[in-house]
Amino acid sequence: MIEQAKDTETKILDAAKEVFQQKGLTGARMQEIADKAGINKALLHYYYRTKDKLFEKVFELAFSLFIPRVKEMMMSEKSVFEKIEFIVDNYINLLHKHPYIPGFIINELNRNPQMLVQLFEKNVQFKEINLFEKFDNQLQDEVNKGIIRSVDSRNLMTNVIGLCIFPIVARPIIQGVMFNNDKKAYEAFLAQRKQFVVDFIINSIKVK
Amino acid sequence: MIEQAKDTETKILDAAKEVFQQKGLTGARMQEIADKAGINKALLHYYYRTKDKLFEKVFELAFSLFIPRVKEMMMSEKSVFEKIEFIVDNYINLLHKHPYIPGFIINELNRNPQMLVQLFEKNVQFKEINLFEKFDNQLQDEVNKGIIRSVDSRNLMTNVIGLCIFPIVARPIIQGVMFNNDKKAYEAFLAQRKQFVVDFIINSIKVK
DNA sequence: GTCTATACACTGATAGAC
DNA sequence: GTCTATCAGTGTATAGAC
Repeated sequence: MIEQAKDTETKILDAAKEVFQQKGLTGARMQEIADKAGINKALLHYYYRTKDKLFEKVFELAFSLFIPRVKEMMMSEKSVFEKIEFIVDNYINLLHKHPYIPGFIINELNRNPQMLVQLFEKNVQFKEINLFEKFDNQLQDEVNKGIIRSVDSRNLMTNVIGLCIFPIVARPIIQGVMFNNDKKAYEAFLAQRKQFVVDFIINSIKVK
Repeated sequence: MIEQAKDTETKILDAAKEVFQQKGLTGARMQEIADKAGINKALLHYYYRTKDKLFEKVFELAFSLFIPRVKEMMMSEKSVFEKIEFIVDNYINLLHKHPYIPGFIINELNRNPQMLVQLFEKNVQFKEINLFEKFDNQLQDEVNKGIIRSVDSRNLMTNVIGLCIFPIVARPIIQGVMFNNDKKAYEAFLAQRKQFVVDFIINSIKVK
C-alpha cells in the first residue's frame, strides 16, 4: 500500500542519512542501512535502484537544510549587526541539531565537486549568484553612515559562517588539543561561544 | 638493497598520501596506490602489512606537519598582534602548499576520533595540555596594559585557526555559492584574504 | 511490497617462485 | 625485494517466490 510504502521510504531515508553522514559514501554499507531501517538489502534496491542514487537523495536533503538558510537570513530586513547576530544565532542552533551535516557536505563535496554543479542544474533554488548584491549595498550604506568600517562582503560572510561551523567540523581535534578531550568542557565551550562570536565580529567591523 | 628499499618506501608513502588524502581511508584502493607508486599490491603489503597500517603512517605524517606549528607559533617571543600575524601568515602559506591535509585530518578524525587518543599516547609531542597557560598570561598582561580588550584564549585561537582553514576545507561550496564556481576568482579571493583575516582579528581585539 | 537466495565483481591479503 | 597467481571475504545488485 501507499501508506506502508511512504513509511518504509522514510525509514530507509532516516537510516541512510545516519549511516552516510557517519561513514561517508564509500564507508557506508547497504547492509547496515538495511539493518538500521529494519528491512533487507533487496528492498533498499527496490526503492532506490543503486547506492549512488540513495546517497544523492540523502546529500540533497542535507544540503537543502543548510544552504538556503544563509540566503533567507541575508535577505531579511535587518541592520548589519542584527543580521550577523541573527545568522550566528540561527546557524549555531541548527548546528546543534545537526552537527554531522556540515562535515558530511564538506567532505563529500571535496571528494566529488561535480555534485555541486549537478545540484545547481537540478535545483534553481541553490543558484543565487546575485545573493551578495543586496548585502553589498547594505554594507556600503552603513559604511557611508559611519556605522561600520569598510569591509568586503564575501570575506565577512565567510568569517561569519566559518566561525560557526569550524568548531563543529573540527570538534575532535579542538576538543582533543585544547580541552584534553574533555567532552563536558567542550560542550560548555560551545555554549558560551555563540555570544563570543557575535561580539568578535561586531567588534571588528563597528566604528567606535 | 637498502638504497632501493628506501626509495620504494618513499614512493609508496608519496602515492599513499595522494590517494588517501583524496579518497579517504575507505575510498582508497590498494591497487591505485600500487599503480601510482609503480609497483604491485604484493609489495605494498611487504612494506606495510595492512591497509590500516599504511593509512596510520600517512595520517601521522600529515598530522605532524600541521599541528606542532601552532605550538611553535604560540611559544615564540612576540606580542599578541605579532603572533596573530605570524600564525595567519604561516598557516595560510602552509595551507597553500598542502590544501588537502586539513580536510583529510578533520574527516578521518570525525570518522574515528579514537585515532587522536592513540596518537597522543604514542607521541608525547602532541600532548600539550598546558599549551595555553603561557598564552593566557600574555593575553592578560596585554589586557592590563590596555593594548587589547579581555578575550578568552581558546576562543581566540579557534577563530584564528578557523578563519585560515575554513575557506580551504569548504572551498568547493564557497567557490560554488559565492563565486559562481569561478576558480580564478576564488584564487584571487584567497590571495587577498590573508591580510583581511589579520586585520579582522586585530581590529576585533585591540583597544582603540 | 517484501522476502530468500544468489550472481558477480572487487578488494585486501597471502603463497611461493625468482 | 619484487614479482605472478590466487584465495577468501565482502559488497552491490538482481532473480524469483510469495
